[in-house]
Amino acid sequence: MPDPSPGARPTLEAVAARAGVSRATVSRVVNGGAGVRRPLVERVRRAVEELGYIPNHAARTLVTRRNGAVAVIIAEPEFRVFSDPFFEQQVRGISRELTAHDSQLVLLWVEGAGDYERIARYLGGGHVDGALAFSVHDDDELPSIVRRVQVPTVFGGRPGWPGATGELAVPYVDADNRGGAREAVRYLLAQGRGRIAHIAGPRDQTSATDRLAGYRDVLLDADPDLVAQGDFTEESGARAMAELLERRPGLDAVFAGNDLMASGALRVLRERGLRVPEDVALVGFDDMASVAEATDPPLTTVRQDIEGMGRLMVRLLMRALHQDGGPGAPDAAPGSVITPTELVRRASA
Amino acid sequence: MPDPSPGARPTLEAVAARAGVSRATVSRVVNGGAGVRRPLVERVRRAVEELGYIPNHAARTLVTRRNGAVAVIIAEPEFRVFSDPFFEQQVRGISRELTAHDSQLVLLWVEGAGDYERIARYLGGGHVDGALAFSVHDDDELPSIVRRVQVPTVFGGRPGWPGATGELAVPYVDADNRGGAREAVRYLLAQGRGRIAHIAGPRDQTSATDRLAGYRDVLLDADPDLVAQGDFTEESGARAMAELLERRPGLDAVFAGNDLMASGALRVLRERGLRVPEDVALVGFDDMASVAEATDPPLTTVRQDIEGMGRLMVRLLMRALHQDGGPGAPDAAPGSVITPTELVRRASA
DNA sequence: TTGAAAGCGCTAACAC
DNA sequence: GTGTTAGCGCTTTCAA
Repeated sequence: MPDPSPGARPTLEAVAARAGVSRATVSRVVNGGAGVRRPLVERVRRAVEELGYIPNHAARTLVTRRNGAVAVIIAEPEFRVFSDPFFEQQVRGISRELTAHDSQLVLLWVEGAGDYERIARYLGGGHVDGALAFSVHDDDELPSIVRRVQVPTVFGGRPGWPGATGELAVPYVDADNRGGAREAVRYLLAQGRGRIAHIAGPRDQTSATDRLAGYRDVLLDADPDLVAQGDFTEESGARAMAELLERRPGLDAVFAGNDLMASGALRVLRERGLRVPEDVALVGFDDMASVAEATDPPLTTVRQDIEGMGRLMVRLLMRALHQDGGPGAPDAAPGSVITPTELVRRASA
Repeated sequence: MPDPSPGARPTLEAVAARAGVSRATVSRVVNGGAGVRRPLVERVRRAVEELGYIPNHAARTLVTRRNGAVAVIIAEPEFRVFSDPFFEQQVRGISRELTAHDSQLVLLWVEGAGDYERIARYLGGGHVDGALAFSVHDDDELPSIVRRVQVPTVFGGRPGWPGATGELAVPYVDADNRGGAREAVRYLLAQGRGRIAHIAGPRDQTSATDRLAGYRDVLLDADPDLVAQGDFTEESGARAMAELLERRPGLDAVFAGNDLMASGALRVLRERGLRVPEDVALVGFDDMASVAEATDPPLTTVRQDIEGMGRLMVRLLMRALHQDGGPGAPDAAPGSVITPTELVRRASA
């Protein structure tokens, strides 16, 4: 039998013909070779090799209903996407873990409100086995979309939208923001600091509000004037610090909502001639190497394992996918997980 | 007829039943509705709506052999990926243009040498209609992979591997690095500068070697000691500048291979008390806003339309895909394109 | 203009 | 163990 029209890719059929076996046998070999006798396996392998056979993805997906691909959804206005080191680390973790599970990362980039329809079609069309999304702002429409198209999804960060703990509950991975904040404040207390201020992040991001809550957990009757509002940028940290100093010149410690704001605060502190940590102790959050280790003095901060959180998101999703159709509750949501934080002592407090 | 097991997604069949038409008609409507009478179209549309029907991607791909997805391949060691603003802009352009063509961006992240096998399988498996890759170093194995699995691919940046103009030629999109460099040097000449130095980028990246070539085109008998080697980082620009000053203290202009190196050079120039542009005129390349506009003085530089290059890569690929199977030569490679550059005058020269 | 029917390439029962 | 066969959900001739 002559080769089928050259240029056309060989199919299972062609391999079977060449190896002198049935399609089923080739399929078995291609999928691991369990239950096929050695010599046959080798014969088939050789045919695959010679023909340069590569399984057709669409055909396989059509019957298995699995894709070997997972979407990572990025909402552009929220993220400085590429430039945000936090995000880069998380995606790196996701990418690595996905590779370990033999799955492909499909990046979906949402650029505007109109893109959500496209995303919904894509997710619903069965291109991917599941999705990974990030919960940034409270009014995101992603949760309702993934619910509508019924694609298993794990969120990064604790969702803050209304009903996130009830009807619209979704599995997520988040750091122990509240616990980490408590540890930071307690540490400052233990250093003998009595007037501890806080620079809070955006009010509509749970990572920020949880840290504020942790601060308040420890300082039950904290002076409201010791809390200033920032937005996670360096600039906002500087502004907040100036405000704080104006309102409470006697403060002796600052717990900033993240390292970037801590770095801005540090700048202002030094401009005013205040020594860190002698006059004012300073603690950040994140332990972003490019920031926390670069300041002078380097920051004492609360570390979270960002890459690990990315990997965890994937594991959670995979668990949900694999149990699917299994004996347990078929649509049991994968539980959320909170990863521990760790106080890293450097020179600023 | 009762709904089929709830939870199962509706198929074309279900929509057809509901609308009281054949599958073929539903298919036509879903794909634009050409050749179907109005009332029927509406009836089908309604059924689609009511059932929440979303076409199954795998089934469709199996017959059409088209995917609506394009891979963007990123080789990790080469790129500082996420942190590189150049890259971010290019991917943004790609993403936008892909959306306009109703195609999905699938990001393939190559982390190590072992990943190439996985990439080859993915590309060959028909997950995507084509690929976009970046030509960074001369010894990349990507070109041979895309050739082996026969997936239409457009490169970003002129490939420099051996045979890139012959056997292994691939379509690419690149800026007119050589022409831009010539313009920069001529401009410096026109300003009355007589001893113009160059800080070159990595020897194994064509963007760097092309710029060096442009410099030499204009300064045919340039003093070899007026060329210093850098690697596109700011730090290397500073080092190269120091070297240059050591060797040729009398230089009166510098054309740096990119803005980052120009910025490093500027720092050294100022440390040595040299005024820019009075004592030494300085020109960069790229017009990276975050760099060129932030220096003091702001950089005169050669601008390239990075986002536009990304969009162009997509258009080239789409052209190749659409002509495929058409009347013309079936596997005519899409031609490469060189995009123009433009000298942007600021204060440094 | 609409419908019937034949696959696309593969996996998974089910026979042998 | 290995082969036979019936689809997976869709598009696309080809008839009507």
